[in-house]
Amino acid sequence: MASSNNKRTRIQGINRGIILDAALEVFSTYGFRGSTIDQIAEKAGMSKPNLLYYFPRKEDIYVTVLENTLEDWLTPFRDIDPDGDPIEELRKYTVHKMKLSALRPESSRLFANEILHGAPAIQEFLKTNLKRLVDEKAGVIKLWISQGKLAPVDPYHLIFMIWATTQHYADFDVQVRAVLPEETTNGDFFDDAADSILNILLNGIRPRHNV
Amino acid sequence: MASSNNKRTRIQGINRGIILDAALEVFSTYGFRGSTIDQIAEKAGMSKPNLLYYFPRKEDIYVTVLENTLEDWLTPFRDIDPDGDPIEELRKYTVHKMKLSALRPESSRLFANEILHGAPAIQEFLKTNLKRLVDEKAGVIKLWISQGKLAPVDPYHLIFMIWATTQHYADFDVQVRAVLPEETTNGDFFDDAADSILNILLNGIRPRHNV
DNA sequence: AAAAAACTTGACTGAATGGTCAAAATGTAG
DNA sequence: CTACATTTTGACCATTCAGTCAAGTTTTTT
Repeated sequence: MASSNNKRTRIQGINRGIILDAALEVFSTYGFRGSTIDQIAEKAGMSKPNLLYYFPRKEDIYVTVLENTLEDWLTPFRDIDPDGDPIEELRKYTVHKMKLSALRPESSRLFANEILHGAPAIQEFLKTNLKRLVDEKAGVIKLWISQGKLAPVDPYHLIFMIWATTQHYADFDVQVRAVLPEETTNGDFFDDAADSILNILLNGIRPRHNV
Repeated sequence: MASSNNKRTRIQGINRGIILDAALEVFSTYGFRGSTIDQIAEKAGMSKPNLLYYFPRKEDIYVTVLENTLEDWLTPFRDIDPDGDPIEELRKYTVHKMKLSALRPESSRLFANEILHGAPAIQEFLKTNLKRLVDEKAGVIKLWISQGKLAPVDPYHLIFMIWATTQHYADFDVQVRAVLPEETTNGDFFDDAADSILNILLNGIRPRHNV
């Protein structure tokens, strides 16, 4: 389990980490309103007032967990390298995001839930930080297109398509598993999924020399 | 507003419809736990006990609304025609789903929320009805591929990709609008989005005669 | 136009839950 | 080892909210 600390004492560092790990699990499963402080406290192995000693309000826990997840989610996007080979960079990014969906579905779900309900806690972040970053990467994609290294596609919608598809496997996991043939949901299922969608996606954006 | 009725008296038909319309709005915005019966009753313009006269428990309202939405969501999928042109059929389906995302984002969000939280109310439906339907359509796509009318792609993941991408525009609307350049989120925004993703998707699955 | 059936609601109730508080327990610094 | 700061918790409080109930109002039936 990932932990995060940054504050004062030794005990505070430990306990904040424990609380945030527990909170991620609970919030991502039941949503903000659907989760109770008692639930988180129990999962964290401490009393409710003790938990409230570290995070005075339920919302404080939620916002902190959310901020932590946001970083996981953005790092691979930042890593898209303008100087790399376009197809290879987008392949790497997609694979990375699929890995995250497999490894940390809770983060993805927490985030999805927040957006789904209108992003009350992070709307500002979306409009400033995220927008800035997306604009930047859209610019990179546009450049690649103008260099003939990518088919002429809308960069923003391409980005959305990658986000939507990769996160689908974390957020809609229950549905995916309910629908997919039994034998395909084992072991390297996420790798297979990544291959399949890359097969479609990359052929969809490869420069079109024919016709 | 869409209404549904099927029960006894005239008044019951009317009021159940009003309640379900109100409930869809409330549930899709705040989720099941986040919504209160009072909220729904107020939006429906009646007292809480009156509402409970029609639907004895909160869950009854929720399940009914969910069942209704499920149909909207499946109809265009059923309509994919095995005898049509594959590219054209999948184009039509994708456009149809994008239209639904634009017109009835609440339905999409209600559904997304349900799945996100583990589909407590419709897991059985997913494993039986939905699975059956998806298997059938996957079979159609496989046939198309074997006839050389489509590139060899995994039919299940292709379906997921279309679902994920189209629903993204309803479910993640806040994020999409926060990130997209101001001038592109007006008027025929959803049409533009549909064009963009079809541009990528259809080229990704068109039979590959070159190389 | 009665009588019966269907509908509506104000006033409750009980359980769940976010948050407080004061006192006890534990850890830490000198 | 002692004084001080930090951490921990049982008991509590106030609010919210799903659901009840009994008494009234309206609609339908005859």
